[in-house]
Amino acid sequence: MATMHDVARLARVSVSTVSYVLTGARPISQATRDKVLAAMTELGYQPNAMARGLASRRSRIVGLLMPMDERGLGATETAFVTGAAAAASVAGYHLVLSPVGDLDDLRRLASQRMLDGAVLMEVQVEDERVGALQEAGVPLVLIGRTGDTTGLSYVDIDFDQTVREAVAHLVSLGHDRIVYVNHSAAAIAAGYGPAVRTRDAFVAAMTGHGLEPVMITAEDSAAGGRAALTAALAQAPDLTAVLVMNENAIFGILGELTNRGLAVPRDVSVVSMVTSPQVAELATPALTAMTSPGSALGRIAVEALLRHVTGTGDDNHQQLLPCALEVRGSTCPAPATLAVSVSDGSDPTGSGPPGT
Amino acid sequence: MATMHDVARLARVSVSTVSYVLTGARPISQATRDKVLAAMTELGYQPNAMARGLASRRSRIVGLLMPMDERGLGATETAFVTGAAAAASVAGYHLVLSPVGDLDDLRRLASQRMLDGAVLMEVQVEDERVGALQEAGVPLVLIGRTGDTTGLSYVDIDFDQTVREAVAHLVSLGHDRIVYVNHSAAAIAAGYGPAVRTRDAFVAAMTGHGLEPVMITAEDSAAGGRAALTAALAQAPDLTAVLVMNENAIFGILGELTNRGLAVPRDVSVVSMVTSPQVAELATPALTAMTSPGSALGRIAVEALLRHVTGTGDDNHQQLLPCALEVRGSTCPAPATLAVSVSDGSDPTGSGPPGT
DNA sequence: ACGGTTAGTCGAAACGCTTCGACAGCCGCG
DNA sequence: CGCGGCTGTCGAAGCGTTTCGACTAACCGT
Repeated sequence: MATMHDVARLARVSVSTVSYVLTGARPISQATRDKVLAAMTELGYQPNAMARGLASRRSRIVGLLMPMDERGLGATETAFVTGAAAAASVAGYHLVLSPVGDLDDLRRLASQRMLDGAVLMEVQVEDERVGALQEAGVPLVLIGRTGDTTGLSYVDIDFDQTVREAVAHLVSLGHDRIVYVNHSAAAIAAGYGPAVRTRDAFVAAMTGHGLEPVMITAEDSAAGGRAALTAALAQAPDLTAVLVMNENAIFGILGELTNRGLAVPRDVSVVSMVTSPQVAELATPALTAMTSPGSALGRIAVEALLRHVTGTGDDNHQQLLPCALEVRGSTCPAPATLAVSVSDGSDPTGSGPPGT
Repeated sequence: MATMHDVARLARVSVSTVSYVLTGARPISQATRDKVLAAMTELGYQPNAMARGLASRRSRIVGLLMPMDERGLGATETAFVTGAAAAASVAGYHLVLSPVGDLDDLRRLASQRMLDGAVLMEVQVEDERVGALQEAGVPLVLIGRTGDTTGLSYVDIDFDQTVREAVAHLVSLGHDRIVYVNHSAAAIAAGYGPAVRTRDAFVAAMTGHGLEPVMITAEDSAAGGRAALTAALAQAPDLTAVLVMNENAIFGILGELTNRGLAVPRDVSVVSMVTSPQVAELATPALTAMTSPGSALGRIAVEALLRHVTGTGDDNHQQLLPCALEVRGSTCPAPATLAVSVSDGSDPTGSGPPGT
């Protein structure tokens, strides 16, 4: 392993000059710079990260704390990660992912000055990790929000806007009995941000359209989805559309619809919220969904963090990103109500009163 | 931040003594050790990882290279990760996860001496990462196997044993027309280990039972699964059981079965291979599956790696772990063939022509 | 012609730890 | 009694960078 010393000797300059070429901390003449760079490539020089970190008190490593429960990472979360990693890489930083549960491990990394900063994913309303890292003096950016966000930097999905757009899409298709399937009641009670915020946004959006908001909670599982659909049909037998915010329950919902002989989208339209295209395409028909900003979230979070770490710019970045509506096969105009007689049997979608 | 110096001063010993207490590299009397430890806790001392790494030429960090394609991490892969992280933590090492695609990033980490070793997941038969890391002189353990494993350490699933057991389960239920749905033809052609090994194992197992092996390839998607089932029925219209090795295709297969009015498990039994319980439970009915050894794989890989890194033990660890059969709702005795008249109408599975 | 900048370079002092060689004291052995 | 070999401790020399102060030479406006 070649060291800076070797490079300096070969280029006939001092060690500090080599360092300045690398860091740009002081001006270096073009001639010298070229000599040094040539020497570096000739020796295949790679700076030693440890030495650099020791001297500069900067590890050039930022941590990404992931949830990693037994369920694994969905495509949506994965997009955060890849976005974040790309952003870090561009800035010459490393992104290390720390599976959570390892709060201790993380605290160790942090208090040993191994981490210049951290991005937290899947933040809870009361999140012990936030406090732990702040204590350790580690700059922090959240993906998601805690209850009290004062003094905290975060990037999050704009649930309000997302729900509003999803509802508007269904309403514009003529749906007026729309049921919202949220996360579990327990999650809402615990104050899980996405669940609470979408609930409120749904109520607001529906009443804004003069419609009655019906929300059902569902456990995060296929069984939960089936139960939720059953409950939904009990509560609103004439529903024509379902809005779902639960990637784990959605397949149960679709299955139960089929079981009951209800076709998607002919009889019931389905919109999945905060969903990655990959998941949306898994279903038959492919799901109309609010596509999460995925990698952009990760990227923005890391960029904000690095600005924070390097002292460049605001250390209080708070930003919301909307999801984009992507219409696929699971939504169509609302079926004609029973009162309307169907006159045109050749309607290709099998829906809507006359014409197309 | 307290340093070793501070600890040494407070304990009235030399810096090196403090270091020896920490590393155990030399004997220290109990009295001195106690003094030092007391001083450490009093100051809340935490060793500086960078300095330690620089001096000892050991970062105490091992990397776990994950696939992280757009599809995300399944529960199965997640188990590897958590197992690996736990094992590293126990040994006082940090595990950093590096999303792949970032081969460069990894190479940088490695050649900057930031990594003491690495575990590679989802190894391909020809894997450029193996060469890159070996060049950088980074100790390596694979999860999976390359084509030529000489001189390489790895841990992998025992596909042979797994397939044999799955087939045996179906045969014991009376199935004799069993179709195996593998990964895509492209994956097999590329020599993707699990696909190739299971194919060979399937052929061996079936012929061992005196049955004809029928294998179908499927793209890794729901659509691929549907297509595969169609192909399977074309090739073996009388099939009574399907063995699937493709977590992405299995939902398509199940959907297509339902489409065709074939009930699981009454008409067709389904066994999913190398599947985590979480995924198996997603389906209706829950899938009988060969449960992957999950976290054990990760743990064993890291333990082998650390032995390698610290010079303790064999630097050539090669081990195979079997999957465990877990019977759930997707398998049952084979339906009676048409030629055989059913004499007992009380068949509890509800299968067979008369009754029910 | 002169102080004041600025660009470009150097040497040396950190950074916080590990590890090597040295040494003092003590043991048991012949 | 003298010697080799332990045990326990110390001081100092690194580990490979960054960064600070200092210095030279050129260049500016006056």
